[in-house]
Amino acid sequence: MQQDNQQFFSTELLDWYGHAKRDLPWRRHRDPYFIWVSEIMLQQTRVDTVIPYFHRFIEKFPTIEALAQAPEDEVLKCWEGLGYYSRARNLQAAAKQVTELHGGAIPDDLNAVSALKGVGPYTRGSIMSIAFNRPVPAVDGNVMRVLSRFFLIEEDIVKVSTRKSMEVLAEALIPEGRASDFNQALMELGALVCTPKSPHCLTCPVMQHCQGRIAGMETQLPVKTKAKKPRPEYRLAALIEGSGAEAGRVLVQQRPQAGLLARMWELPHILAAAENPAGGAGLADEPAMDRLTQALAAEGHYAQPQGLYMEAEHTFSHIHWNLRVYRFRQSPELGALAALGAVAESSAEYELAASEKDAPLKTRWINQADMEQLAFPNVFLKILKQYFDGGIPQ
DNA sequence: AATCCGGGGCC
DNA sequence: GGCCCAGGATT
Repeated sequence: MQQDNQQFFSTELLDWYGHAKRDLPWRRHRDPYFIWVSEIMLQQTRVDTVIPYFHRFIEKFPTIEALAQAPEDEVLKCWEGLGYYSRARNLQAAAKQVTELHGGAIPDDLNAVSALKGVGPYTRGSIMSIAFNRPVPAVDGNVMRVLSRFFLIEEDIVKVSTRKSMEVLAEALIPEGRASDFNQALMELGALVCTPKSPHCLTCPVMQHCQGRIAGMETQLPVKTKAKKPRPEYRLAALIEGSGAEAGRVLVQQRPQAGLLARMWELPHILAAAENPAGGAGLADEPAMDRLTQALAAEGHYAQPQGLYMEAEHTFSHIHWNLRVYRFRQSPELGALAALGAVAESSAEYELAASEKDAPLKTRWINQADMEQLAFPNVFLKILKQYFDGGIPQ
């Protein structure tokens, strides 16, 4: 029974994939390096988003060796806007592993591939199967959705135990010698037909024996506990315009080695309030600029506030930033006064956001051309582009 | 097992 | 403008 169902599923799916598969850049070659890069980019990210990044990345780093030898800044810049930046750093670290341990070629070996930085159970399976046609399951969110529905599995896909049992099932489904096409077919079905909200059952190649559809439960599967909402944070950022030798430039800083947006560049900012709008959204401009001025001075940046420039928001998986950006003018005079002790030392009650753990951050005065060399999270990139385009924020 | 890591698309 | 989607590392 179940055996027949599995046989049907695998055969029909493979047949469907033969004519329905999309023409994707990384499917045009058999180069394991291309497969690997695409699979890392595709983690938590849609195909349409990845395609332009993939082209740029391969053009800039055509081989594993080129990637291994590149300056990390350039790798990060190439990843700018794609998110989850540890993927980029791990990818380059793994390229060095491959260069040093495997002579520059991705090994056709499950354990060796597993040992690469940034490669977990899913990516290990996708590389082994797609690049080397080895019968290793590659279970991602798409695959869990498809299997949940077809086999009417009501286990919570958020649980690790569920993913593991899905891997056992997915491995059993791989037809002899067809691991590469079959695993891709499974994911392709999830992406094109067995979609999250309104699956296209009428055009599905396996709908006749889909247990979820037969039970009328296709839209209730997979069972998945909801993620928590991101916690709000209210932040005050400084857009400091240089004067004198720094005229035409603005001050940016580089974030610490680890943690949120590691080693990305940003405008200096402070946490005004977590969770509490009274200290954030409800804070008037004057006290906000005051706090910011003091926090900047504590880091040796002397500037005078000019007023509110714009507001911005940025959502991470677990934090929602409400950002108010104030315009400042660099003031060497204030710095000179501070050196004479004429300006009170800041109590440093409000530290610059990213300097909470590490040594003083690297800072730079940049113009528009510099901006295009450094990697910024989208929210700061938008603010800077707006500024350098000379635009008045909306 | 729970938390930390971005960003974009859909309604 | 809220809601949904989707792997690996770390602890």
